[in-house]
Amino acid sequence: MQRIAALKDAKDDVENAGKPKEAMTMAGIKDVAREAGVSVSTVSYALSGKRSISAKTSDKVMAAVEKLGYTPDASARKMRGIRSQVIALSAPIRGDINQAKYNAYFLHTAWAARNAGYDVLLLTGPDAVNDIRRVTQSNLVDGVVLLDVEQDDERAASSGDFSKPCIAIGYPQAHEGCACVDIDFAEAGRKAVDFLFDKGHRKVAFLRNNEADYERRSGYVVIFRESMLSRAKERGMTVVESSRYEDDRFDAIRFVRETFADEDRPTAIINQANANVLNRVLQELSVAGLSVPEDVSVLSCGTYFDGELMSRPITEMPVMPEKLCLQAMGLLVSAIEQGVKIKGDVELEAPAVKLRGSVAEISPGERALKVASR
Amino acid sequence: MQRIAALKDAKDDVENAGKPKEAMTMAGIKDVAREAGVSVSTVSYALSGKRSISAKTSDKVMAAVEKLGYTPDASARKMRGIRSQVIALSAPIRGDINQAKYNAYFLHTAWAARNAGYDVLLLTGPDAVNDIRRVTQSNLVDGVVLLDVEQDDERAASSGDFSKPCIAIGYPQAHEGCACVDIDFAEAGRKAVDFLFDKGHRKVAFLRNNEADYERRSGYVVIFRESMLSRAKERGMTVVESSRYEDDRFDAIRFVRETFADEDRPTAIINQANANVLNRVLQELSVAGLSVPEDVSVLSCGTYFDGELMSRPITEMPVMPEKLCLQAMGLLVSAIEQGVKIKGDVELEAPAVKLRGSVAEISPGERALKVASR
DNA sequence: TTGTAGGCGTTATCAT
DNA sequence: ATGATAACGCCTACAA
Repeated sequence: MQRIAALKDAKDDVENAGKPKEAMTMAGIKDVAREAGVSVSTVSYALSGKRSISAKTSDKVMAAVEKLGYTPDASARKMRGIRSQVIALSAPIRGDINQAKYNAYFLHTAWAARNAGYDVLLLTGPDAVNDIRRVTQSNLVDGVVLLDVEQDDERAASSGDFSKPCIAIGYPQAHEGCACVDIDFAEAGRKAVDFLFDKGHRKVAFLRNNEADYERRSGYVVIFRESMLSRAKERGMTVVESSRYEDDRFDAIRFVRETFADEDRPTAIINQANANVLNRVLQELSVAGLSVPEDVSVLSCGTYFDGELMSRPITEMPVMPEKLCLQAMGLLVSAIEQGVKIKGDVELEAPAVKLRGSVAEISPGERALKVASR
Repeated sequence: MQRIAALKDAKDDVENAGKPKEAMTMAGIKDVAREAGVSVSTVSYALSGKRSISAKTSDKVMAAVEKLGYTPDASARKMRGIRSQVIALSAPIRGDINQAKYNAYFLHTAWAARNAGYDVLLLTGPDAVNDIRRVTQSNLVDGVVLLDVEQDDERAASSGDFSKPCIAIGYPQAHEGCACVDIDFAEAGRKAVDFLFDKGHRKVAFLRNNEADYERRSGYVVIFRESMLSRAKERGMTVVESSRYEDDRFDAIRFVRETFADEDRPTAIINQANANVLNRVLQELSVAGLSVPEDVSVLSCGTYFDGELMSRPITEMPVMPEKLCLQAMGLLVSAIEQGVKIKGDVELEAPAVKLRGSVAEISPGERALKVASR
């Protein structure tokens, strides 16, 4: 007993001698080796399992690791060419940060990354391209995810000379340097029309998004609209478009009054606006004595109402943050870990419909009835 | 001309010889030194400016840096004991992520960090304590910020043995291991009462937050409520409390009907609920023919309506993400860079009132009139 | 099964 | 003013 105590004291002395004054610097692999009475390589191998270690030795090592609270130094590992297990998430802060939609991408990326064993380094500065360059060049991160991608995205355009793999969640025009993952919004436009047409709707109102989004990231909002309009023309469906507006300053009262006044009113709404605007329209419809879906069907596209408080459930062809983020991380990880070339890849996800009962069928009979009742 | 071309070719050959097959690995300081025809230490000093370098040499170095696109390797720098310029931001994902309030803390921290020269490593996993341990022990980050802090916060309780400085935005019970920055909600409670009392209000309704918040992070929501109630008693102000509710399932119609029915109704509301709930109450007040602030004053406390769409502007004693985050980062940076000891520090910020016209004065005369009219 | 030694890219120290 | 070199902590090829 005494000998052990003495031995222990001696060891402490050695330690103190090694690092005399400094306030106990972090334990390194050497300290563990000394504590366990083995060599550093034994410690390394015991931890990595890359070669067999006797149970006895292994136990000693683990005990020492535990005792000293040893964690390998991240920098030193990287110097050995080992990945940093960190990805950069570029999300330049623009005006409208409070949308649930945006937030969801954020969190789902973080979640998917963590599940793949990566931490997330957040880049929110205004000079996104430079920030990305800095963290990729310095090997701080293993890869890059671009969020809130515009049609004409500077980051995507520069991604060719980032020194790490890069993936955009979105579909920018210039994307030779990165992979892209997005929903197929052209298909979504067609599908929206077909969905309503096949349920008997022949005249629909289109509730526009706010103008800023059309100007900025046409890719997503504009593509849907154009594809939808062109399909409607093809199938002979009439589309009445809402007027333009900035921010949330949409005149829902006027919209409902003007659009749903006469007997020949639309039987459905295709919505591209956010939760606030749509909620106000729903409220006005109710005031006007029109109920959903009996009098007016509502189909919302490119929105994300899971996180929003809607005045009633709305059938939706939503954006799919969880799906896209997961897919993006999958691709990125394959590029990082297996060196798969993903530059220029584009994966467009088929749009899905979440039925929430706000779209009703109009049978030919009913339609005839309506026409007759005029 | 030909000689220059030849020389260039020769150099290329040398480069190719140096790194024969590998797909052009990232340029290091050695490559720059070779390219510039100087030693590595010269390159290092030319870049850091820590000793004087002749203009000629400096130019050569800069040219080489430019040509090769050299950026120092972050890991190698850290090995030399240099800070990583990254802080960890711990924000465990709970249910109610979509509140503007929450989001604001997030982004303001990122912004403040960037302004201080730090990147932000996001930790959103369920096992926050372990994640923090991992990134601090491995020297991946220089410091830690805790967000969404509960009264009984596990992370704050464990912060004593994190190997890096840590600061909580919030005021947990156990905080010996970290610094805390928060609003003085006890003071806020008193101030809310005084503010209304001094404007003549003698009977107010208190609109509770959802129950989950009371249970979870009492620190913030409960302290305000208790302090407010006790001050009201002191000054002889009557407080009518709303009933409890989960999530957003608050019955605004009933609340307004029951609370504002008779002539002796409250002249003001102190609100602690979120934007949705308050909006519904405002709507019902309007339906009941009561206008704000003429008939009912509204003061909201501990909310953050800057990012929310309110049906009318509401005078607020808001949480102050921008202020708290800035302050927190200031403290954290001083701990990181000057080694200032911040463990156990608590900085409580005085609450501020944002006047938005939803609180009106009731003159003694008016009050007399009201009483008389009964 | 275990130990030794070299090297990753940078910077500080010492030498020129 | 500049160059050579050791050291940082870790990993692994090689030797024993």
